[in-house]
Amino acid sequence: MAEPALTRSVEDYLKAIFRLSHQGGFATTRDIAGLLALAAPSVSGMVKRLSEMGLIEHVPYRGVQLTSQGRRAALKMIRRHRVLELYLTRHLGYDWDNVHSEAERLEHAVSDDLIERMAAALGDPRYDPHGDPIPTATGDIEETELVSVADAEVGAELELRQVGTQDPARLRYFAEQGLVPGVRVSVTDRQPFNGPTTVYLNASGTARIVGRELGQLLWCHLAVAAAERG
Amino acid sequence: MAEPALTRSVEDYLKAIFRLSHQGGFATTRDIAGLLALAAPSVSGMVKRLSEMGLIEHVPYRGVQLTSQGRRAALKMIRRHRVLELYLTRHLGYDWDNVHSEAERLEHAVSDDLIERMAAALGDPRYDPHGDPIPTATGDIEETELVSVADAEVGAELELRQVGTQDPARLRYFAEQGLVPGVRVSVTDRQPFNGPTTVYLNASGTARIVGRELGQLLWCHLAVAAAERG
DNA sequence: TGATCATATTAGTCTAGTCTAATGTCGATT
DNA sequence: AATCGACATTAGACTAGACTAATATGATCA
Repeated sequence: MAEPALTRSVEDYLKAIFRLSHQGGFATTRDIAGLLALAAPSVSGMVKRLSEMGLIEHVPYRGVQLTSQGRRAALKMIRRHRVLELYLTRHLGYDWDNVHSEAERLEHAVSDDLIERMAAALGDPRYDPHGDPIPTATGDIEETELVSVADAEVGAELELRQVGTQDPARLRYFAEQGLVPGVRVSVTDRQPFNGPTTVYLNASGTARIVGRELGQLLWCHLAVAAAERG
Repeated sequence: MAEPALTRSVEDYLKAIFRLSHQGGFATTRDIAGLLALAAPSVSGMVKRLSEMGLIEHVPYRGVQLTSQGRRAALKMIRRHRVLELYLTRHLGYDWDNVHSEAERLEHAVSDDLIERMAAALGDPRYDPHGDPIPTATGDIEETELVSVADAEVGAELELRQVGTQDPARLRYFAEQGLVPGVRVSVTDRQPFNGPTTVYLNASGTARIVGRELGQLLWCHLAVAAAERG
């Protein structure tokens, strides 16, 4: 039961795969590569290693899924990240929009002990500064309900989790627009009378205008509701 | 002035070389290898890279010295380490004998910004929990002239400043004995032929007998020399 | 002076992780 | 059913950093 120490790279891959595998689906090589900003063959290579380690299941040319061991490791990283973000904002004066990169580096270096001390100092919190649920130390995470881009409040921060169509033309279009699972967007505007929604892609710093029909296909996790923002 | 990002390994080598080259001497391949628990040829290889990077000067078969750039980088790591140790003990309930390994990992992952926030939260401290001076953000470090308990004159008044080991067993023992940084002691006796030293703890009014090996780890600031006493 | 021995260095191998270029696979379109 | 294009994989090279085995250096002592 002694979990072997994972490298930083491995931890990052597991987190990415977790984010990309919306309920029972496969995370593809291409999407993992996109999320981690790596070349596709690098991902193929790592996928081989991860599946030999028993952290993922790989179906060639289809994609990968986390095993229970991989999922446990991914949730542990997510707990670390979110506890760190909350600690840094509450105790060290970070803002919710600049904690991410600090936590991203620290999550690979902290011990379980330190994370539990931080969590205790925070009163065993359930949500991070972005409103995302914090997995428990035992690896349980609150299931969050999804909202479509077409219905999300203006001002909300969303993380795209699931695309509700199999139509290749639409899927291709979403991919071209950078609207792929894992991406974080802010809802900046919506035209009245069921009009289009404008979202801002946090990573690329660009905006997209999404009509109602397509917006209803983009199911997102609500990271921060409009009302909660400072 | 944009310092390139250094790898964890490089940072560890620089710290080790700093520790081994007090007062202008050379740090040898063997000693670096010993301190970092690496094989000597690994050190030879890294020495070559470090000197190409301009971080050290290498005199073949003699050893290495830090350049000013290398020294600056080393002091930055030492500042990080000591601020982290102090923060973890003051704010997260760590003991002075178990912070070391946590700080050792974190020091490579924290940003300058985070360290300065921690330092500010601590009131810009000058000493870490072991009594070691913390370099300033600009890279200055207090030069202290220290004497070990094993070598101090009988009759001297000392203030314990640094404990020259990271070994948890020894650190714990010292803590049990009340021999922790900041404590003031008087040297009341020493047995001949490198025998043990007897010190009197001014605060608790008790005596301790310290063998030569451990006494050489207890570095003290000389408060009052024997000759100066009334 | 020269032999000996500790230490340093070179030579060569290994692993993890990255990359580019070349090749396979598979589903969609004709 | 054939083809085309997107995606995945393999092949092969590179880097940092470690290792072991072999060799070089230089200090010490007879």
